[in-house]
Formats: sequence, structure tokens, C-alpha cells
Amino acid sequence: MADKVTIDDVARYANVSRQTVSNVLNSPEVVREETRRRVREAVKALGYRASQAARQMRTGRSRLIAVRIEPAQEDGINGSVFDRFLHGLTESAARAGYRVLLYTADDHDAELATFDDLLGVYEPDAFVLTSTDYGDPRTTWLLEQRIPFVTFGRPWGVPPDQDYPWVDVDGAAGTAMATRHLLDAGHRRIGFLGWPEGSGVGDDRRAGWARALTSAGIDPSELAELDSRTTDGAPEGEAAAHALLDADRPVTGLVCVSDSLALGALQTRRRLSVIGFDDTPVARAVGLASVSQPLAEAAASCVALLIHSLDGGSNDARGRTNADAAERGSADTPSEGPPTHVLLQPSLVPRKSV
Amino acid sequence: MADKVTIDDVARYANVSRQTVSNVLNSPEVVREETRRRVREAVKALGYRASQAARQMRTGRSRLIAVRIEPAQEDGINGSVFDRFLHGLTESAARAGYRVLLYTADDHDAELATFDDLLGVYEPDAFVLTSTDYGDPRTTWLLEQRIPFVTFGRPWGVPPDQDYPWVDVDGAAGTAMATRHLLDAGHRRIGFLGWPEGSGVGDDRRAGWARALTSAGIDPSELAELDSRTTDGAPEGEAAAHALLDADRPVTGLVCVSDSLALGALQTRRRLSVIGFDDTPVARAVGLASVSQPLAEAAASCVALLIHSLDGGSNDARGRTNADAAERGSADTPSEGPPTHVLLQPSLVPRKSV
DNA sequence: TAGTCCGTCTTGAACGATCAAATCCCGAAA
DNA sequence: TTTCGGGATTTGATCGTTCAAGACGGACTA
Repeated sequence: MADKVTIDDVARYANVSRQTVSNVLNSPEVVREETRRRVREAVKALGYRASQAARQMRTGRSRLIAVRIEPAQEDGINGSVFDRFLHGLTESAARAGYRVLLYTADDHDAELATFDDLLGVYEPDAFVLTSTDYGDPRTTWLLEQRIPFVTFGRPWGVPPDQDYPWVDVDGAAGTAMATRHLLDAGHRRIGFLGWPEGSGVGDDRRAGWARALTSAGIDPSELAELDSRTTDGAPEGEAAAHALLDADRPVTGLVCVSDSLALGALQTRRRLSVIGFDDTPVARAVGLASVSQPLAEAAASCVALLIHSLDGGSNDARGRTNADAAERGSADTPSEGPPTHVLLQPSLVPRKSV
Repeated sequence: MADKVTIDDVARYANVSRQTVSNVLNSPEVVREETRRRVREAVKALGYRASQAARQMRTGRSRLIAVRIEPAQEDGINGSVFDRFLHGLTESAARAGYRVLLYTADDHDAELATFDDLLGVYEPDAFVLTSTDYGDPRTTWLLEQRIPFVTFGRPWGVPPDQDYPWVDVDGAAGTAMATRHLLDAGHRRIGFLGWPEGSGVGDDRRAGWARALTSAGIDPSELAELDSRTTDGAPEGEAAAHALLDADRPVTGLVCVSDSLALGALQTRRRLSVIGFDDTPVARAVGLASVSQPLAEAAASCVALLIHSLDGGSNDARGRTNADAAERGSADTPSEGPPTHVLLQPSLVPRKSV
């Protein structure tokens, strides 16, 4: 393996100084056309790539984005959601010239300690947080330290003065879409299999179902007997589905907050149309219709928001997310404004379960 | 946020020189006890942590381990295996003072290019490769460049002169265990639902099933009619299971090469004991017995092997894997010898499907 | 003709750590 | 008393890059 090619090697080869090479790479506009060409040739000929470590020493920028990898979920089959998000994140980050650094943490306190540690040692430029919850201490801490970050997931119940950039998928729109799909197929008794109250994500998805039913003319008083709350898991879903099927006026369709619960509902083997949420691999495997989150795009949006605050918005076009499909939230000034929010629309994947 | 604490700040605070502080951290044995204590206090008081970038410039070591994150598997429900492995890797690496850097690549060629790119820019100290296949160009390239790496998965069909460290789980032992479990339960007609020939992993798992049946006195000529090959997926598994159940002498038990196929077999709703492979979340969800790979330990072993070749084996005890549970392969000299191989034993998770 | 400006390029310093070599200090040996 | 040895500590140089300031030269102006 040839010895490391440094900027001096390139400079010598192109008959210019270090700084000129550096300028060609970082501020090409200050270098004369002809020189620029010569330097670029030298770079290519020698296979030069700037050492990130040296660059970081001078600029203080590591081009690293830190993400916590969650332990495989004990409670369901939804682990692959994070997996796909992480894959998208790695890909989008790479396109923008960043890399993803992983860390783990068992709880919020451990995570704060890890923040501090990482910042002291590897100095990541930003963090991406997932599964934020009510009163999450992590966002507060990062805001205080003025460390750039984005969350994948809206801030449920965070005081509005603590605003920060986030990306999320409109869960309510997803369940509403699923509900409408069942309505269109002729169903009138459409139940909801959800989590216990208190989960921002879960309550949001329930709201979408309720909204769709109400605007279809279903009497709001009817909703209570169609609604069901249980912890996540296939056995729990099976039990809850049985209860809804054995009621006086049984349901004929079921919108579920997760594929785990939906899988349980399918296992009743009763005559029932079921739609799950997250389009996990198991949904594909068993032919379960499901609401699919645009995870690759969510990841791309996260990167785009980060790049915006890191590079001051002057990033190259390659790293941009498809903004057409994104609904910008609050009426921010497009540039230089307060943090931006991106709410993406999910889609329904119909399969034989409906 | 306080300004960055440098080694000079610590030196001043403890009334020693830079180098002494550095020595306390890297070669404490050359520093006098009393000085060591004073420096350690200063480090704690100021919250000093060595900048990785500066350290890397001098030492050439990045304390980064690069891993490719695989796209969510299109073909099954086994994605979570990689997920859990990655989690374990991150955790074990952190314990040993390393961090995991992610990258993606669509094919082997793209991956080689990414190797080169990463090595030029971020200079990871090592790579962890997963899903290696016949004649994998990546291992050859890394060996040529003398870049440390480990693979999770044995080298199937690699010339013996290209030896390198690997960690794997003994799939044959897993299917043999599953088969014995069914034999013990009184089954005599135990089929195998496997992948088409040509996959190292798949052939190995089939061999374990065959071995267990043969040593239980089943006539080897009987195996052919118990064996079934199909591509991965629940529908494929369902079809194949039906075929085995509708044969002249139907099977009563089924050992499967994956949870996807096993899930399909369960969907036949016939009287049949089924055991899957990988203990994915869906197995837990539907009560499918499955062979479980010790992924956290596999990850720990990967890190241990890497640390061995990176730090010359002189790593601290914290990062060690539990070597008791590991069977060392070939008779290497423990230290300074050729690459080490670790073959781990899976375990059977019995559930209501048996 | 001299002065000013501007575009282009070069030089010196700095980022924060470690390596290699020099220095200091103290006790033992000559 | 001087010399030597060696443990403990310090000093100077270096890794590869970018920042800040300086140098150069031609054009334009006064």
C-alpha cells in the first residue's frame, strides 16, 4: 500500500503551494481556472483525499453524525423500522459527506453521559434522536449545549419555547387512510386496536381512525365500543380482536396501531379485514395490509435539516430530500428562520388481509 | 459550554508537563505514583478527555470500526438478526474504547470503492464483514491491503492459504439440536425445509439435520423424501410444507432453515411440529420454537479478535468475550499465531409450535 | 511616474496530541 | 569527591490540514 498522499504531495505535483490545493478543494472560486484544473488533475493522479483527522483539528468539524442504535425491541416485530431508518440515514449522510457513528445507552441518563463522552472524544457534529418521549431530557440537554440535532418523531408535549427541528410521519393520516380504505370496501363496523392511552404516537394514530369514521358519518358515540386498548404483542392482539368480534355488534374491519397487534388479529382466523401499521417484513410474509412509513425519505429529511444548520444551508443539491412530498409545518421563513419541521405522508400497502 | 479542555490545561493544573499527562494516560507505569495521582485528579477536576482527532494525527489510529449496514432484507423476516448483531457490536466496541462507523454499499464493487474511500478519509482501524459468500472479493482485497478485519460467518469455499479471523455460529449444531428435540418428543418422520443448494449456511444447517437423523438410526435413504428445497419466504414455506404433509408417508415434524419458512409451515394449520431458525421477533410473536444465535456474544468475539490484532493482544480485561462458551477452531498457538476462529453454539428456544 | 487596488498565490502559525531525545536528579560505586 | 546509571520528567519536533496575513504583479488612476 502506497504511503499516505498528503496535500503537500499534491502541491508539489501541481507546482503550487499547500494552501492553493486547499483552496481548490474548499473555495475553488478564489483560484484561477487554469490552476484549478492543474490541481484537480494532480489530486486525481495521486488519489489524494483529505485526512479527516487533520481537517477536524483545524476546523473543529468531524463530519460525524451520532445515532443511538436501539436494542432489538422486546415487545414486538417493529424492530425493522429503526433498521430501515438507520440504513436510509447512513445513505443520505454519505451523500452529504457525513458518516454515521453508533452508540448505545440503556436509559436517558446513560445517554446524556454518552453525549458528553462522545462530544469530548469524537466530537460528532450532530445527533439524531429517535423515540423521544414526554419530557425527554435529551432534547433539553442538547439545546442547552447548543449541539445541533434532529429528532425522528414529533415532540409530544414539549413546551413550545423549546422548539427544535424534527421529522415525523403523519400517523393519523395513515390510520385515516386505512380506515377510508375499509369504508370504501363497504365496511361500517371498523374497530381500532391500539395501545393504552399515554403514548403520543398511539394516540395520534387512534385520532386518525376516529376522524375518518366521524367524517364518514359514523356516530361519534359508536366509537367507544369499536375502540380497544392493549399492550403491544400478537397474543394481546388476538385476544382484543376476539373481544371486538364477539361483541353484540361485531366489527368487520380492524385498523391496528402496529403489525404485531394486526398479526394477532389475523390469527383469530375469523372473517375480518385487518390493516396493520409499519409494513414490517412479517406483514409482507403473511399478506397483511399495512400502513408504510417513508423511512428512507424521513432519514433524508433528517440529514437535510442537519446539513442546513451545520453548513448554514449552503449544501450541495445532492443531499436534498424530495421536498415536494414534505409538508412544512409552522410558517417559518424558509431560510435563516427557526427550526424546520417536516411531516411526511405514509402510504397504504394493500394485501390479501383486506 | 466551557471551552475545550486540552492536555496543556491538565498539565498546568497538575504542575507537570504535557508529556507526563500523556504518560499517565497511556503508559502509567513510567510515572511516579504520587505524580500519577495528582494528574488523575486534575483530569477528573477539569473533565479532560483526549481529542481523538489529535491523537489520530500522531498515532494513525482512529479507534473506529467500520461496518456495512445491510438494506432491510427483501426476502424474509430475518433482518432483525443483523440488527441485534450490530447492537452487540456497538456495545462491545464501546467497552474496548472503539466506536462503530456505518457505511452502505449496493454490491461488492461499490463496497471495495467504499473501503478505499473510508480508509483515505476516516481511516477506520478495522472492518467487520457480514454475509460473506463464495469467492468474496472483499476479503481478498483487505488481506492484500493488510487491513485488519473479521467476518461474521465462516469462509465457505475460500482457499486455505487465504486464512483470516472469523466468528460464526454452528448452524449444523443448531439444526441437529432441533432435530433431536423432535426425536425426543417421539417424532420419527422429521422433514427439513431448506434453501436451494449452493448456500454455505443453508447446506450446513441441512447437514446438522441429516446427521441427527442418521445417528438416531433413521435410514439414510429415507432422507431424500424428507428433504425439501425452496427459496426463502412464508408462502414458499407453506407450499413446501403441504407437499411434505401430503406425501405417502407424511412428516410429523419439520426443522426449517429460517423463521420465514417455518412461519409458512405453521400457516398450513396442519398437525405438525415446527422449529424455525434465528429466533426472530415474529417467532416469539406467533409462538414458533426456533434456534437462537448468540448474537451479542458473536459480536463480542468479533471485537475481541479485532482488538487482539490491533492492540497486539494487550487489551484490558473489560473488553473480553466469554471464552468459556467459545470453541476455538484450528489448533493455533494462542498468541502470536495465525488468525483465530470462533465457533459459537446456538440454543433452542422451545415454544408452543413443538 | 508613483500610488492604489485587486486577483492570485505563498508563508507562517495553529489545532492537540504522541514520539523521540534531552535533561534533571538522586543514590550507588569507584 | 567524582563518575555513572537509571528512573522521572521535560523539551522539541511532528502528524496534515486550514486560517490569517503577507507577497507579488499587473492594471488602473491620479
